Amino acid sequence: MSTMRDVARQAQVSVKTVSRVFNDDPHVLPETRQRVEEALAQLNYTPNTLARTFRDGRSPVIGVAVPNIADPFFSSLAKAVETVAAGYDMSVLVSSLGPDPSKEPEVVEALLRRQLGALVMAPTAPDQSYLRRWSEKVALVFVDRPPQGLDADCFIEDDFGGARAATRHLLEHGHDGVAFVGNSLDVSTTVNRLSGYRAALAEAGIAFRPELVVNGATSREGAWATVARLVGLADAPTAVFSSDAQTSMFLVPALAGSRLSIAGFGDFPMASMLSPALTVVDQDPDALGRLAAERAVRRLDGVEDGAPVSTTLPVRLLERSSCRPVDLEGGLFPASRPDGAGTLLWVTPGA
Amino acid sequence: MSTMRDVARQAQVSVKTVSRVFNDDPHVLPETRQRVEEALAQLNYTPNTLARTFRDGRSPVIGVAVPNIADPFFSSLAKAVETVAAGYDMSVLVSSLGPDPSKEPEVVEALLRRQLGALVMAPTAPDQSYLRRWSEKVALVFVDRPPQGLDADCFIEDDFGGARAATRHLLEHGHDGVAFVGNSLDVSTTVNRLSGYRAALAEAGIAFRPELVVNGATSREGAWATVARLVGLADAPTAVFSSDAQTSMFLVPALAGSRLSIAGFGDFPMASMLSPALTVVDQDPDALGRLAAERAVRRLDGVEDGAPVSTTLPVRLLERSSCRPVDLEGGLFPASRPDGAGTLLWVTPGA
DNA sequence: TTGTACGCGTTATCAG
DNA sequence: CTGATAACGCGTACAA
Repeated sequence: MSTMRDVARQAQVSVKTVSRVFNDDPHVLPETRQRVEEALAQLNYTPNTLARTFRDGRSPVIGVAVPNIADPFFSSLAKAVETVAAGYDMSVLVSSLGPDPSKEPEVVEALLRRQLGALVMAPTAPDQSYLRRWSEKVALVFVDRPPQGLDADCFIEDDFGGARAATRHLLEHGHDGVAFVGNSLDVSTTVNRLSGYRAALAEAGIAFRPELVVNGATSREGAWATVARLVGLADAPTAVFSSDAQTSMFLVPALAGSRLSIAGFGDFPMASMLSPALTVVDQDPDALGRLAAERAVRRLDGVEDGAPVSTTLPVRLLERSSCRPVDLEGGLFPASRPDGAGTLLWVTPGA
Repeated sequence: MSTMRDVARQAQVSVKTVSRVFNDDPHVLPETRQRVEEALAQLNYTPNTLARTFRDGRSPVIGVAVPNIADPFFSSLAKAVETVAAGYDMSVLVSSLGPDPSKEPEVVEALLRRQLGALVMAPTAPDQSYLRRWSEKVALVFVDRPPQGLDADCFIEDDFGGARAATRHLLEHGHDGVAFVGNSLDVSTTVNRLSGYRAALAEAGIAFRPELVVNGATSREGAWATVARLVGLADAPTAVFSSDAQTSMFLVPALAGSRLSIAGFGDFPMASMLSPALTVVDQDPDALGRLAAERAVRRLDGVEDGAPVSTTLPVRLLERSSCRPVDLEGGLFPASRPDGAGTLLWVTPGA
């Protein structure tokens, strides 16, 4: 592949002139321009993005670091980032952080060493202070979970409110034993959702029972074990609040056949087509990704340069049909909407 | 952030020596090494990957270009590529090609200009000859769909066999009117699956009816319209073969309430939890991504340098419960396996 | 209008 | 064992 030097030689001009022609600099004589353009075409010149990038020290790339790119939530988020990036001629470098929080720093720093322009990340580790030394050079924007030990832009969702609304919804159906099933209390979103769950219980005057909080339904087996444990309890719960979409997906099969009602945080593909259709707190990964990417680009361009801002996005409670009255005998679940969308029951106030 | 020059100054040595120490070159006196290492630590030296990359003209990056990164099939594939890449200290640049095939070249070339080491792509355009000029510099590996107008490594799946097996499965349940619903006949996978469908019909001695082939159920509305059209037909079909997972996902809601049986090409999350649980031709996006990435790396390293090879991966027909006998009156569908996996009915021979 | 010189950070070459 | 120098491709600053 030819470089500007090759073109320059062919056109009998200096490299700089080639550069000018290629970048539409007006200060070139039409006839010189013509000669250069011919050479450009003949040699099939293709710019080496790497060289430009190296020169100005920063790569037109937005990094996306998420727990798992195969998770529908994060792949939607990544796609949104990608769409925004494309609008600025930027590319997206993705990295899955994996299940082990201790791996986060090395994975992220490997990304950062590539001189990214910006990094959009959903952290898995309990501390991000190791990113301080990078924060001058890169636009850091957090999504889904706020950073710890670091002050940076951040877009999260109303975990507390959504969990409270969903739990309240279950309680309103007469369930007074509602279990909380989540992934890990090391994740701040789970902690906040647990708080929302507890708030709803407190508001309904129902005592919090620690034995109804279970973490680790992060696999098919884990989900079966969890359900078995819950239904085996002396005073077994009649409903479950699932704290995240992954957990819901594992829980659904395990719950089949049981008479437990369920509401979950996080929608996922086909949730509306299950039997029963899952009532969920709907997040908006697309908005999350879009907003984060836009903020990142604005920081990059220097359009925005104030103190970091933390923004909480609203969530919505979508009623479908997985929450049945506790005293219902037959199969008379409320019908799901035919379009699969669910009925809007509640939205984070102020949205 | 400090560079090698800073470290060199601090340690009173030349940059080259710093480079040697940093890269574990044995030809350094222990005492010099010590000095340099201290300086390295003190100044918190972090290599600029971009510079190295620029220097050797090729970036330790694998590009992944797929129709849509938010599609579960492709996000799994991307994750597999990422996992392999990580093992070689490489990163992954993802790009969604989008629904418009004519955009493919510009998107892909923007990626290529970044001097990628390799590109794993699932093409959307009908012709890839524009990639010829890149094929010397980059390891090009195609997945899911073979390249046209270009000879390159390629990993696809047994579209013909899978579609034939699924269609035959429907026919064996007594359905003689089986519709084919797909996305677009511009996509080679769809073409091959249509061939498989027709082969199954032919083998069963059933006439092919063009009006039973519908393309464009690529949205909720499209799916409803498609189903409406099919059931409104004079000699309406009693079963549907869905040619891809996206189509299946849209089709499922539209089919609810109808009495049509369905089998689909491509598994997807929760397909086993639907009612009825979907019988599908199971692909393996993970294997596809892993194999493609590994081939790419081997080409890069020059470990492998023969002519391009096209490999077809086997697929499996997983019976769940969405194919009912045509003459069945009640709701007596065969039960789905409790673990949601489905019963293995058929595998591409020679796997 | 055009060209020359220089630098970005790193590594290879080759001399000392 | 160590260091000076060149080179990668491009763009900026400054001259001519």
